[in-house]
Amino acid sequence: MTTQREIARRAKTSLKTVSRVINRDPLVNAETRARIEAIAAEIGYAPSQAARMMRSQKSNVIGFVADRVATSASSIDLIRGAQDAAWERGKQMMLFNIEGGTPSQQLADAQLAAFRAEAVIYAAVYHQPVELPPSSIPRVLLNCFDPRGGEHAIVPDDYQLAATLMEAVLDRGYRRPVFLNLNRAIVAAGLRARGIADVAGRRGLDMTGRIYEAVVGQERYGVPQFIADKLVPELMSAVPDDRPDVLICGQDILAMDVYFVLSELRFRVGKHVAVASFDNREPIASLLKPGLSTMELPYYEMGRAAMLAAIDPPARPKTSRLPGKFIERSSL
Amino acid sequence: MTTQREIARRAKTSLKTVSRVINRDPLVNAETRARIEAIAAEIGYAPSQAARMMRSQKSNVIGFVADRVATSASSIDLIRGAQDAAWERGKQMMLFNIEGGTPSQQLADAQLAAFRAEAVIYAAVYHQPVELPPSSIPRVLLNCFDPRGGEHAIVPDDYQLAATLMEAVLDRGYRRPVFLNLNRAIVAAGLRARGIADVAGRRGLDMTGRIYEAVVGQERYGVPQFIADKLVPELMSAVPDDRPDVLICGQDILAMDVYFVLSELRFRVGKHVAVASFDNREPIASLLKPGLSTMELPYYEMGRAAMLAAIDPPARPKTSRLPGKFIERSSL
DNA sequence: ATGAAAGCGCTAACAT
DNA sequence: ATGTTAGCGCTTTCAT
Repeated sequence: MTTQREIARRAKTSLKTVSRVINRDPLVNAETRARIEAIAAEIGYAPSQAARMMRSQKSNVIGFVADRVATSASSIDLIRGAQDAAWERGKQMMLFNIEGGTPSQQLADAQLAAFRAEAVIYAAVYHQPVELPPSSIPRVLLNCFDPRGGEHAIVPDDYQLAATLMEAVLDRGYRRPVFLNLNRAIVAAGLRARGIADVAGRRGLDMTGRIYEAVVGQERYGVPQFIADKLVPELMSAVPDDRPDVLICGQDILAMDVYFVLSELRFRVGKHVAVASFDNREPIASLLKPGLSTMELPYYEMGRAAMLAAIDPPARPKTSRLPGKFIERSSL
Repeated sequence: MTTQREIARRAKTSLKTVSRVINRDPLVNAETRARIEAIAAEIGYAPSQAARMMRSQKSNVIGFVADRVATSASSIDLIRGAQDAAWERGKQMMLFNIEGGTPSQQLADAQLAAFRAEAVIYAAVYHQPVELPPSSIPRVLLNCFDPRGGEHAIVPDDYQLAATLMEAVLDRGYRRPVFLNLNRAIVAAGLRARGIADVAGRRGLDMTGRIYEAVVGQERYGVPQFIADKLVPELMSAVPDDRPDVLICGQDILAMDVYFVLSELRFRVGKHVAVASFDNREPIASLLKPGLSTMELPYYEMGRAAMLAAIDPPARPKTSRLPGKFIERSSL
C-alpha cells in the first residue's frame, strides 16, 4: 500500500502538504494540490483508517448491536436506515448480531471497545423494555427503551399507529370493529389498545369486550402462536348484525392467518368483512388477495434517527416516538 | 483509554511483557501474567485495533458488499452465515449495502481500501452472472458468478434443488406435475428446468409442455410479476384426468399467489391439487394453510462458505454449488 | 502557504 | 523469561 510519504517524495513536497490535500484543507496552493492529487490517483493511494484513528483518536465507528434482529425480516429496515444515516455523516457502522445471551454480547462489546466505537445502537426485535448494564460509551436504544428512562431511545409511536388506523377504519363507516391484539406482555399491545379505544370513544363507540389477545407467543422467524383459528370462527358465527364488520390485526402475519381462516369459513375479505393490520410486512401485505391495508411501522426512519442520535448525542436522554403511515389497499 | 504502557508502569514491568500477556504468548511467567491480567481487568484495558492494524499490517477486516441484498429478506441468511464464520475466525466483517450503481459501489470500495480489508464478498440478490471491475484484493462472489469463470463463487446448486424436489414429488405418486418456473433470464430457471426434466425423464415422464415461465420480472421487496392468475385457471380447467396433480412453483411467494388463485377456483391445496416450491421463505412457508413443502435454499451455508473462502482464498478460482434441503409440510 | 518534529498504541526484530 | 528499540501512516503542534 502506498503512503503519503511516498506521494510527498514523488511530488517533492512535504508530508504535511500531502496530508492537507488529502484532507481537503483549503490552505494549499492550487497547483501543488493538483499535482499531489494527480500522483495520489496515479499510484492508487488510499488513506489508512488505522493510522488516522490512531493519530486523531477518533474512530468514526458506530456500533450496531442487533439482538436477534438480523434474523428478523422487518428489522432489516432498522439496519438500512442506520447504515444510510451513518454513511451520510461519514461514519462507519459496524454490525453485530447477538443472540440475547451475555456471551456474544460481551464479545461484541470487546470488539466495539477495540475499535474505539464512538457510540452504540442497541436494537431489539420488538418494542420492549430492556435493562442493560451501564455502558462507557454513548448508547441509543432502538425499538426498546430503559424502563428507568435513563437512556436515549427510539421507538415506534404505537399509540399513534393504532389511533390513525382506527380513524381510517371509522372514516370508512365500519361500526363493529374488533381488535385482535398482540400478546399483552408486549408493550405495543397496551399502547395500541389505548389508541384504538380512545379514538373509538371520541367517536361514540365503546371498544369494551371488542379487544382480544390473539397473538400468544413470539417465536423464531417471527411466527408466533395465533389463536385466530378458534377466535375468528366464534366471532363470525354471530348473527350478521352483531358480527364484526372489520378485524383489526396486531400484525400482518396474523392478518394472513385470519385471511385463511375466513376463507375456510367462506367469508370473503373486503366483501363480507374487512381486515386491517399493523406492519406493512412485504411481500405479504401486497401479496394477500385482496391487498392488506396496514399501518407501516417506521423502521427505516427509526434506524436513521437512532444513528443520528448516536452521532450527536442529545444533552439529556429522551425517548423519541416515531409515527407510522397508513398504507391503503383493498382489504379495508 | 488506557494503554499497555500504563499497565506496564503499574505492573513495574516492560511494555513487551504486557503485550505478550495480552496476546496470550505462553512465554511469560505465570505470576507475572496473573499480575498483569489483574491490572488490565482492573483498569478496563481494551487493545486498540487501530494500533494493531497499523503495526501488524493486518486488518482482520473482511468486507461484505451486498448489492441490494440488505433489502431482501431471504438474504439476511447470507449475511448471518458470513458474519458467524467471520466471528469464529476472529475476523471483523464490514457490511456495505449498495444499490447496484457504481457511485455507492465506489464509496464502498474506498472504505474497504481505507480499512485495508483483506478480502471482499460480493453478494447478489439472486443467482446471476455479474461482471465486476478487477479488484486488488481477493474477492468471493456470493449468489452470483463471473461468466468468464475467473472468480471464486458460491452459488446454490439449483440443478440439485430441482432434482431433489422432483424426486420427492414423484416418490409421492404424482404423475402430472407442472413447473411454474422463474423468469427465463434468471440462471436458476434454466438449471431447475433441467433438473426437473432429467429426473422426470429417468422416471419415464416427459416434461415437455409442462414447464411454464410464471415469474416475469423482479421487483422491490422481491415481489415480481406473476402470471399465476391467468395460467393456473387455464391449467386447472382441463378435465380431471389431464389436470395437473401438483404445481411446482419457482418461489414461495409465487406459491402463495397460487394458493390464492386456487382458493378462488375452489380447489383445496393438498386435497385437489398439491403445491411445492423453492425458498422456504419464512414466515410464509409455514403460515400458508396447508403448510408449504419447499426446497430450502442454503443461504446460511453459502454465507459461511463465502466467508471461509474469503479468509483462506483457494489456490485457483472455483465455483462451489451448495445443495438445498427438502422441507416437508402438508401441501405435497 | 508550507514544513519539521513528535507521537498516537502497538508489535516485529533483536537483544539479554 | 524479559526487555529495548524502532517504526507502522498519519495528524497535531508549532515553526517558518
